[in-house]
Amino acid sequence: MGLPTTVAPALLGKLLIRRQRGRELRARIVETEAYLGQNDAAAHAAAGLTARTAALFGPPGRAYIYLIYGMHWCLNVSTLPDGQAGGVLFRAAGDWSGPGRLTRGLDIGAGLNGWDLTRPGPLFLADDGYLPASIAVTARVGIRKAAQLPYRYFIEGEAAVSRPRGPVLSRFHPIAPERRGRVYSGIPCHGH
DNA sequence: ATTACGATCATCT
DNA sequence: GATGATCGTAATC
Repeated sequence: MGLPTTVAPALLGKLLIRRQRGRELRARIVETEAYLGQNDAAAHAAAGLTARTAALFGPPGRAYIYLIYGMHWCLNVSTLPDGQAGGVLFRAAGDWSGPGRLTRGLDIGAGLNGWDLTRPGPLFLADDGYLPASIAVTARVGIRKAAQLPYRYFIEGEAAVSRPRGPVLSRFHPIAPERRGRVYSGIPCHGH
């Protein structure tokens, strides 16, 4: 668990695994966005606790899934302790560019809202040790409020990163866990 | 290359 | 009744 702005880049390179009757799909996360609670007008949680956003205010590591524009499901994971709102939007993974195509490809809908993504099940996160070479930071896309905040992260060179990409505001190179010391900033992922 | 628009509906005011 | 954390297509530069 941790701040959305810390967890969002930490999730890049991790796997989203979807298990359903007899098949397993896995997609490497290549693009994420951070959404805070208060002080972030673009966040659904900014308006306070409602029935829709309850998962964002719940325990960390839970799926927050909502319908946008009447046709696309968007997948997020809550990252802050119970009672505090904050999440990370999965914008692209595997070959699926864009949050709507991602959920369509993995057959994710409202039925998985609130699901614990940190333990193996129908939908969960996993870490196979992959380390992105270079992560770029840009402004978030598709929003009107607080659109200038540098809360979008993607793995450079990945074709599935959604458009428009916008100017890269900064970039960094992740450090391997064994060289990072004891500080771990991501939410728990199932190891391999 | 960039900009505009319509589809479609759960949620909230 | 208005509003989207989108996407594909079409029009225009």
